Amino acid sequence: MLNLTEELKALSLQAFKALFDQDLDENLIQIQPTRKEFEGSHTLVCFPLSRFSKLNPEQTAGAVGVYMQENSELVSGYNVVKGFLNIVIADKVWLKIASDILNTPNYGFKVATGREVMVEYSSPNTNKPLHLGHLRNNFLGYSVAQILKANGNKVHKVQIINDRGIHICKSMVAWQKFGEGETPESANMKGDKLVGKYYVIFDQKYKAQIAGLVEAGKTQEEAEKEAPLIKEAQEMLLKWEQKEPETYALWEMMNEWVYKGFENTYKTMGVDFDKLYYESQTFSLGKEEVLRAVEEGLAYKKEDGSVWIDLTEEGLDEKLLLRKDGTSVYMTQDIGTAILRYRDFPKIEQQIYTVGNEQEYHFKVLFIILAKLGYEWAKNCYHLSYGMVDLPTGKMKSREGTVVDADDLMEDMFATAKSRTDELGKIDGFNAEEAEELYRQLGLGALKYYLLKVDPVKRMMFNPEESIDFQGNTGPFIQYVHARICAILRKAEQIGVKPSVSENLNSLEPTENNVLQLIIDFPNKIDEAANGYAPSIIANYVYEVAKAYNKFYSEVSIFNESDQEALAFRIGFSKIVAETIEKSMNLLGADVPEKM
RNA sequence: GACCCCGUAGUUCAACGGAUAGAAUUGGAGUUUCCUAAACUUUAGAUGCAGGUUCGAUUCCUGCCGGGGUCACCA
Repeated sequence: MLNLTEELKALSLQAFKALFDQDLDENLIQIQPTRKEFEGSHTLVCFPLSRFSKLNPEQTAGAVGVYMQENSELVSGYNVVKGFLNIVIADKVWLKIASDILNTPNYGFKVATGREVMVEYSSPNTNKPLHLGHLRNNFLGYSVAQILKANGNKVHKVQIINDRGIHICKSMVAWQKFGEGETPESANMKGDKLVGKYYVIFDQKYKAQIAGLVEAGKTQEEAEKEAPLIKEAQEMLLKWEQKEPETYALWEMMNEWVYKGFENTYKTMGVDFDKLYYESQTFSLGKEEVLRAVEEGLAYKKEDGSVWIDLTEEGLDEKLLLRKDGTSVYMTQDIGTAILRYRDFPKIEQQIYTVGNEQEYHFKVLFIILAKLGYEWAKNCYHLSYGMVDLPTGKMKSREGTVVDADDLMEDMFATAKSRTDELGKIDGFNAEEAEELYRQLGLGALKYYLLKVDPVKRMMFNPEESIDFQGNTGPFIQYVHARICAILRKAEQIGVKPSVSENLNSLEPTENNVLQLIIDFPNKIDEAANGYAPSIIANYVYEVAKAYNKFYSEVSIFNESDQEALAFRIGFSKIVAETIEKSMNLLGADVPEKM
């Protein structure tokens, strides 16, 4: 397919050769979109070129403009504003491109390049239900995976489940002591919520014990160490490590509850994984690697038996790799997990970790350690870091109950979608099932779009009352445009108009031209989003497309067109737009309804 | 204390070093005998401060101010 930007770059180089006898470096040629107040679609920036033309930027632009119009069939006109050469592409060229796009089913997506990557996201603790922060994480990771796939990568979606450690034992102890045999069934609760409940109970009772001990004269520190509950949890961890059958069975049962609950939530969220890793299966490998590192002199053992690695040469600190009792820490298991993944998928060229920005230091250290351990691939590991989601009430803290629960939030979104839809009363023909599906698509679309349109590095504010809207720059706005186009396509089919692009058309509407300019940029946007791991680029792009089409829709009446070729073009053109919107929204993990 | 990230309309977000800093929302004024008004048109409103580099700085560099984070034998 014709790549206008590349063609115009080549044409610019050609012009400089012909007019000024200069062989320019291609990197000097800047083609950018024309500002909408000027005529034209592509703009050549001439300021950096004037020293080669020996003319001022304005004269340079004029000379190149004349050359382009005379020597290329692509260019039908130009205008010069200061040092900017605004180029007008011939309508015939636009029509040819539109025709090509209409006939390219996978338009925008690259063919498989053979490159293989792994994307990790979610990776929750098993004793806390998923919350708003996890939603940003999951939507981001899933969307990046989709975008990388569209850009020609083979993608493996994975997560690491934190299924062992003292925190799990806390929930287990609390359940044993205070649970009275409660199960998700008997309590009529999701399993993850039930386990989360006991984690909170543990925390409350533990705090009470500490307070009691402090009252009895202990220091805070002593009290924290000596409280009976924490001792029980520590004993439980030891029993677990020795695989004491009763403890292990309890652990398995409660984990199973959590997994069932999570699975349910992931399903609602519309994300999935190709393979799950469990910390309980990777920490031993991490330990082995650390011991190997000690043997090879990369790490060292202190007198108390703890193992450390010295990263002062890299400008970092010394880092603990194994506790003095030989048990593994967070870093140990991440070392093991990374290595295991490359054993499972030897062909992956990159591992992408979707984890909050508070762990930047951790991943920096992890990648250095892996490199020191001799793993070549470590240099390609990437921490996809993102900022926290803030609430108007302040920070999210699970212990203080200021989290927004993922399940609850999604249910709220669906309810909002329902009431909004009922108000508008446009879905008379829908049965109950179809209506539910629509609410799901709209609610999730709003939520995903809201969380993804922001640049990941930024902290973002989430106001449950005000933030999620269905009007303006939102998911439902974009979904609405798609639904309207679908209505047009249905009507076209009824009256027997086939979408097609004839190059004999006389002219394009300006609003059509604006939309087409955006559509031809779709592959570049995917590339840009993939290179920057940035779904926000796709989100902002699809919004532009939807907005531009809305303008066309309000200005041009499609079915009043008497010329059959022009009518068929508008149908075809609309079809392209609908497809681009659908693909873009799918890259964000959102669906688009055909009616709403 | 050291290091990292972020400061743009009242609010929530945009802007490969490029033109008069875009949207949405809020407020004001309009549009429906015509394809879905969850839409469209119009109006009002912003780059934390001070330097520097550049033809050109929201963007790059330095300092300051403000917000957040990290530097655990927690994960």
